[in-house]
Amino acid sequence: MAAPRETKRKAGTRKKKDPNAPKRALSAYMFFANENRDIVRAENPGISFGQVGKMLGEKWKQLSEDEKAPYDAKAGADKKRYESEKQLYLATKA
DNA sequence: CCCCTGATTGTTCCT
DNA sequence: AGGAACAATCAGGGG
Repeated sequence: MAAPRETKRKAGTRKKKDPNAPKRALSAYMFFANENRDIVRAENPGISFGQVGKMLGEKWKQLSEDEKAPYDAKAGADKKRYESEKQLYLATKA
């Protein structure tokens, strides 16, 4: 129960932003969504974000580890991207 | 020593 | 321009 998944987590305690704030890396879902947005919507022409957004999440988890592997793999690659800025951010800020 | 929480990322859709 | 569901992700600070 560490993180209540209410969607849009933004309780109250706001952390202090950093000077260079290395924003963070994308998530496997981001890469997956990149490929699904055109696919899902292509199969459901005319459906609004409410339908696509929700359905995307269900499909995302329904995927197999190997299916999401490429997305997760990209997540790891993007993480490295963020890692470099993070390291620089720490180097410059320190 | 150990834990948590917040912040962030990107998509789509609409007003 | 931003918000909201959908999911993952990480880092740092505090007791």
